Amino acid sequence: MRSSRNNARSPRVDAGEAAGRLRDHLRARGLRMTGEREALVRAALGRRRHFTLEELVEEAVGHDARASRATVYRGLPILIEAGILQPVLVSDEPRRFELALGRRHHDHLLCRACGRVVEFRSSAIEDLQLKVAARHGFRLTSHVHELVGDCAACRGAGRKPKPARARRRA
Amino acid sequence: MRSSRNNARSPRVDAGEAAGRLRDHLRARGLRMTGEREALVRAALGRRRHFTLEELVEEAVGHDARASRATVYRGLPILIEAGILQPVLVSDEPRRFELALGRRHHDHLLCRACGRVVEFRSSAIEDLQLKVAARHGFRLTSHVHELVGDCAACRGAGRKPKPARARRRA
DNA sequence: CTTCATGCAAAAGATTTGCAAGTTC
DNA sequence: GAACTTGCAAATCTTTTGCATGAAG
Repeated sequence: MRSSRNNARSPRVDAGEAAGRLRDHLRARGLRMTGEREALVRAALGRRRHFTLEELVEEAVGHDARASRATVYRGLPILIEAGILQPVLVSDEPRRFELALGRRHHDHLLCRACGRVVEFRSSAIEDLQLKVAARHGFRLTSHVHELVGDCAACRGAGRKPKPARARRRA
Repeated sequence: MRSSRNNARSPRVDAGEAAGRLRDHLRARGLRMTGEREALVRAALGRRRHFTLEELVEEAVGHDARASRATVYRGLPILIEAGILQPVLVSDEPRRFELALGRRHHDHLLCRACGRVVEFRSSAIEDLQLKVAARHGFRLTSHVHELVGDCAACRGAGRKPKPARARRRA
């Protein structure tokens, strides 16, 4: 686990490490490592920050490897379970993912007006989450936590939040 | 089908109060109160706990009033902005909503195995959220917070979490 | 009357799946 | 070889829209 304060950059996880992790995960479940799945891992590593499944498809296709949309759809849950990727909730936007491998856990702050996403960490909140779960008899395995508001820049510029259309994300 | 399952406490917000609130909200924006929108409010009040948009459609259609699916889709964002309903994030399930009017704010705990949803409140977490937002220059307007894990009953019964299919919700 | 709302059905998107054919173990 | 994968296209689901018609203010 890397503890650099300078994140949001590149996680510096090489494809070999990630692929190995996937391989282990697959083997443990009687599944097979394929060129497409490795391509998917490379595509994910080739991306910075958050990306949509569609972007992963393009990346996987355009790069050294290829993987059809269907394969990406089918492989994403696997990469997530393997701990290589993790979903990022970005309210009312197309679903996004980000690299999980080699990164410290964090949650997100989202600006309603400009859509800017800021990562944050709060061990105090993490601790409280565990307590809340325990209080209700739950063993916590994951959580979704996104703070939504207006960033300083947008407030200063008087920018209004985009009118939340019907219902995409919560 | 009239739902009268009497579980837990009920918010006890009468239709008149909710409708009034919607009316004010609409007026302030130059929009109009209609029978369909009132029907939507009644349908929402007729539901307990969480419900999907689809259930709201059925409820609105079957009751004393009617509102087409399109109208429900168009009206939901309005009810949310008016503070009558609020989205409930339930990971990997069809999107849900719940009554917001007359209820204290709360977030949810979700059991991966049985899907049980438990509400929780933590002013300590709420305070920390504000601090985190402030630290990043954000003015917080809302948040999404869901804790996912395994409840005591499921752990005891050795029930396994449902295999998270591809990607529905984060 | 003027503007906004509604229903319907068509349009868009986003995923999921059935299958035949190709691979991995 | 058996079982698992993949690509493609068709099938699903969910949500959004264009329009003509019907109300609200």
